[in-house]
This record gives sequence, C-alpha cells and structure tokens, in this order.
Amino acid sequence: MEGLNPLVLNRIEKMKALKREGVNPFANDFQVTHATRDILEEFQDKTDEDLEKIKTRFSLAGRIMSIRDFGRAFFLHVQDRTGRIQAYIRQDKIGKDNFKISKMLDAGDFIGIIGKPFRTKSKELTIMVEEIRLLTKALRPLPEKWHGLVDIETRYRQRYLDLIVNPGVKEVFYKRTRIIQLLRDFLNKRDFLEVETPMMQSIPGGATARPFKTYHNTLNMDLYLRIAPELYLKRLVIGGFERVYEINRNFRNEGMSTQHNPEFTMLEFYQSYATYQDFMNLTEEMLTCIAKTFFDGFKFEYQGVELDFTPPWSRITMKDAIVKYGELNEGDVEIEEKLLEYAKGSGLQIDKKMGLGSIQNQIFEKVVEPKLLQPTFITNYPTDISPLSRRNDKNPQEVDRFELFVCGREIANAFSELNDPIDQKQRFLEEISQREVSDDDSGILDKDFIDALEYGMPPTAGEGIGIDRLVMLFTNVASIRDVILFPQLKSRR
RNA sequence: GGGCCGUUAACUCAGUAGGUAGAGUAUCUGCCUUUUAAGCAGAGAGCCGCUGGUUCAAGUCCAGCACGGCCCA
Repeated sequence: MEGLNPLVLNRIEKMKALKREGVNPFANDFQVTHATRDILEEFQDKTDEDLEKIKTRFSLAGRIMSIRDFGRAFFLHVQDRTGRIQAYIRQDKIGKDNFKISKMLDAGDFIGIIGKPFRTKSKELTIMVEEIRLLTKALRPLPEKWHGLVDIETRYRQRYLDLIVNPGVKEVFYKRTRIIQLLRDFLNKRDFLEVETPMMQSIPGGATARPFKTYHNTLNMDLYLRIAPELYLKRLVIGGFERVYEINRNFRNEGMSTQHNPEFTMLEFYQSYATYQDFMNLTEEMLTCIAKTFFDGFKFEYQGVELDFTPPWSRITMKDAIVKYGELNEGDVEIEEKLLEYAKGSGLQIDKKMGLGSIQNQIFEKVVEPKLLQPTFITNYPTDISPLSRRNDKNPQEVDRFELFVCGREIANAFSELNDPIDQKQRFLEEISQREVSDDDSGILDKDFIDALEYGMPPTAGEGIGIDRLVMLFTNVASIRDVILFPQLKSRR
C-alpha cells in the first residue's frame, strides 16, 4: 500500500538504477576518519591560504539534509551526530561517470565523502569532494526543510524524524544524559554505590499508586511493575551497603498529563548515618552543580519565571507554609473544623475519612504548591501521610521529612527513614486499612520487608528525585513528553 | 471523566457565503560549475481523519467515533 506513494516509488526506481550501475545502495565498507565538528572546529578560523596548504584528506559520513543543484556541480549539506557541513561536488573533480551516479542522490540518503575543506565565496567552510559514495538509500523523503516537522503527534510517534530535522530536540536529550551523568558523578564521588533492584515485584510498595499488573507463566504468579524501588534499596542498606542509589524506571498506572508519563525515571539514594537535614544541604549542592554546569551561575529562566538557585534555599514547615500562603490564622492549621471550612472555601472536596494530616496536605497541594516558585524545602510533614518516614523526636505527629518545590512542582522527596520495625508494621497496617477495596495486591503487607527491618537498619536518610521533571526544569521544557524519547501515546490501530 | 481547539498533497499551511481543491517546500522535466530558503521555465501529485445525517450539491453545516493538543477534575 505504501508503494502507491509516487515519492517512494521514485526513490525505489533510483535505487534500482543505481544497482544497475553497480552501486550497492546499502554499502557497508566506508571508512570514516572525521566528524563534521572536528573539521569545523579545526578550520573554521583558518585563512584561505592556510586551507590551500592542507595536504590530508578527510573522510566523513552522514545524512544529506539538502541539495542545491547547478547542472555540472551541486552543493549539499551533510549531517552527522556532531553537526552539519556543506560539501561541493563538481563533475570535473569526480569524473563524468561518478558524477552521473551522484546526481541520483536525494536528501535523506546517507553518503560518505572524501575531500578537503575550502571556503566558498559566501565564506562557508565546505568540503571540496574528491570521492563520494552512497551508503544508504532513503526510500522516504524527509519532512520539509525550513519548517521542519511541526505536527506534535508525528514528532512523538516518529521521534526519529523529529531528531533528524529538529536540532533543538537532540539538544534536549543530550542535556538529559548530561544531567544524569552529573548526578552519577556527584554520588559516586561521595562513595555511593549504584545498584539495580527489581522492576517486577510481587508486592508493589514504597509509594501510593496504582501499579501495572503482569503475570509470570512458569512461576504461575502475578507480578507488578514497580511503583518505587524504595523497599528494595532499604533492604540493601540493611545488608550493609550504607550508601546506595538507583536511577531507573518506575511505572504508575494513573493519569497522564504534561507532568505525568506512565513510566518515568527516578533517582533514589540512601545514606546511612545521615538525616533529612543533611540531605537538604546535599540536594542544594547537587542541583546547583547542575545549574552551574548549564548556566554558569545560579540563575536561569524556566517558562518565563526567573529562578534563583543561590543557596541556601528557603526552608519552611508545611504548617507555616499553609499559614503564610493560605492566609490562615496561625492556630487554625491544627483545628480540623477550621481547615475543613477553609478547604470548602477553596473548592476542595474533602473525604470525611481523612485525618488532620491529609486535610493539611490537600490544602497545601492546592493553595501553597503553585506559589512555591523559587526552590523551597517544605519540612515537618504530617505522620499520617508519610508511612515510611521517621517520626520527629519532639512531635510524633510529624515526621523528619522534606519535599523540594521549584516552579510549583515537587522535585525531590526525602526523609530520615523509619527504622523501627514495630512502628513500620503498624503504619503499614493503618495504611492498608484506610485503602479502598481494590482488586490488586497493592494493599498487601510486605512482611519480608518488616522481617528485614527487624534485623536492624542503621539510621538512614533517603531521597527520591524525579529525573524527567528535573530535566524539564534545566531544559526549559513545558511537557514531560519533550524529555522522554518515546512518550506513551494511544495506539493508532 | 468534562470543556475548548486541531486533523486538507510527503512536509508546512490556505480554503471566502455550502457550488467538483490551492500555495510554498519536496518530487519530476529542461537550463545553469561558489550556492545556501540558490535561480528561471514547465509538469505531476489529494480517501479534505473515519462513519453517518441534512442538502440538488458538503473540505465547509449537524451527529457520533478515532487520534492529538491545552485546560479542568
């Protein structure tokens, strides 16, 4: 059915014609010596006299992005992983027969060229081609050369096209990788050990979210894609890996938006003998290190908001934040009736079963979060919404926990870990009893984890950072789909 | 789940008041050996997202569906 497209048919005809001329349209014997960037960097600033003295020949390969034909000569731009360079092909340089073949090239084809750089009248550094080879014939045409590929759906479904023609897209994904490298370097330097823990778990734990369910035939058992690695990483801390981290995928079977993809990448790290207070400092260091790398300073813009990452970042308790940003009377944050009244006034629907902590959290999310533009640590979370966090020594209704917000979004979540197995078991049971009846096993107590805690987990702090959102922040991108190479979409059928 | 918007040539987009579909790029044919959004002359190219309805007549109006985007829950 695709064969009906005349553009494709035309290229297939060219391919056949090339074969008749003895050209392999999928050749695999071309040696590359240089990338376009090598040549541009080395010769960009050289004088024409210097260029004429060049004796060596440069061999490079890439995809033809455009062709400008002049009859017995033509220009093209060739693109490789490092950039683009212009090439000039003349009949009198490569010979009549070769020239005839090279005129059958199309934008989109991969070629190898050998030649040396010169500068054209319009001062563009260009390769004077002495030898040109077709390496791969492209049977479909590229999207348009000036507007690029605009259609968002096609950009996501055929990301390869997006990457070929929209240079900014590659940039985002280069940066994404760079950010992850920086995080790894940062943790490795501090003696953290990178590990991998199960993605397929028989009891999905470590967060509250609906899991994806799957089935193992041989073991004859249900399995769940993990919603968090937390409980396994803690087992490793118990096992003596005092500093561990994992950067990997989590899966949550929930709504999708510009902030949510069903699979997303999370950094979780744990450090024994540290506290959530230590981690606030660590987080400042970690993220300013990225900011400095990309913006050589602490200030940068995200979607029109001028951000200032100069430490120290403000630290405020959840209750104080509600009072401050929600304009509540100080005493009212502790009084359930006052809060319910306030919540109603803000258009929040509060479930009657909710405890004080949940109500505070709901109000916080609705009223305070959107106002936290500059990096802000929120501390002293209510215990009843923090089932894995250590209780505060002075006030057991609160836990030793913080979340970091930037531009109204949660960037990090950290706490001193609960290592009292009896308290942990109790809190799991409470959490399970509060949960709606569900058809999955997400409400099952992970007894093995409790057993592990009973062997003793040293005092430890742990933190999770959503990588996708972090990358969005540093690449100034509004949708999570623009920092994930293949975001989830409905199938077209 | 709800609201609004979009879907027309390979790509980017027009399409009046309902009257049998248009441009640029790309492609093809000529001319052209320093162009770069190369240029000049000519040609071909369409399931107007899908299904139904209204109408003498639907890309256009109506309904449903699909996919996508943004906002809300």
